[in-house]
Amino acid sequence: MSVEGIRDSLKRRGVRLTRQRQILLDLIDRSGQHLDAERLYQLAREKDSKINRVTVYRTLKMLKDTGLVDELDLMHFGGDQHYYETRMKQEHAHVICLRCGKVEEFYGDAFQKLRRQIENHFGFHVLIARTEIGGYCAHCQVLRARELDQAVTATKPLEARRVARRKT
Amino acid sequence: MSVEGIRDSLKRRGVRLTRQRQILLDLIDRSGQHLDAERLYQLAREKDSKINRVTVYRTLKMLKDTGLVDELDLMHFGGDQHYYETRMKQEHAHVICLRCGKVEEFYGDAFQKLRRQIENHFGFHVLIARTEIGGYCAHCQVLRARELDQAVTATKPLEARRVARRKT
DNA sequence: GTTAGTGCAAACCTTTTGCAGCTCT
DNA sequence: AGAGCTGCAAAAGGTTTGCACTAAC
Repeated sequence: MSVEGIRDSLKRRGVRLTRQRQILLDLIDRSGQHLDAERLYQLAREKDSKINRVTVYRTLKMLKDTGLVDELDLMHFGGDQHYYETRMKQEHAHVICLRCGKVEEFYGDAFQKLRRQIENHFGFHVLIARTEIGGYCAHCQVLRARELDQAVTATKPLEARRVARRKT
Repeated sequence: MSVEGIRDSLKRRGVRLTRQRQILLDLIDRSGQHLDAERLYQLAREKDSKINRVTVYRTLKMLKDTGLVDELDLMHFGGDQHYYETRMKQEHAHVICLRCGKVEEFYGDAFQKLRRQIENHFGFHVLIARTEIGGYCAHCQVLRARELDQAVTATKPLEARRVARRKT
């Protein structure tokens, strides 16, 4: 959803569009990244040095509770904070590299299907769905293999090392 | 994975099976529920009143890092703690009712497929996948409709009330 | 002019860390 | 015997709350 969409939605509900909220909405929407509360706070301070961290938390909570943004964990790669993104029409998975932290988004028809299956199977009414996938990106697979190899080389006795090398 | 499987796996790695860890492993495996650290700590204390909360956290971290248990958020329904379950061969989604907190597990072929798609699409190596779904269970949909209706009846002026009733 | 929203300080909850002492193998 | 674990205390990290003041509508 665009900032304008969110703004409209909030106005309709009689939620006040304060200066602080405008700043935060712009940041969430523009960045295109997945920001956490602290990062958002730092960015917001550049535009309004008086803004308070608590206001950031309160705004995020409000946006989440009104269903305008989605909250992500990103496999807790960066710690236990939450990340936020404006709610998309299309569901997608977040694919995160557990070595470099890069996040990719994956869209597919699997999500709609899964939703339908669950609604049918349990008579459940789905409101939010979150799929997060952790592993190694193409780039880091190579680097990691190298790291592991070095670790082995550094630790193992000479005979084992010679055997291990044969593969290369 | 069964407790025995976990025990074997730990032994093979030279990890010590202390009294405390035995207790915790049994609890995680037996309960069949999704326990968080605090709950696990409380249950463990019934078997060993001297066990420390920190030991629970350390054990969970170890089991998670060695890939023997999975960590869940369950949509943060109960707060920001994590929940744990022994790692299953089969992937599944956790479906949680945002009103009563009941958790269902949903198995399907969609997960394997998604995994393959992501591996092919990004050249990504998937290690962990987590799908969490929030909404209302069949039972709570009814209760919630009732609640909303009552809220409207209590708030709206008489004329609006009369109009709203017509649907019933 | 009201009432929702903000800032500040302080609390809260979950999890981690440092260190001395205990225990499993 | 000695590395690996535990318990205790304390700190860290992320988020929420109470309250008096401010500003959006």
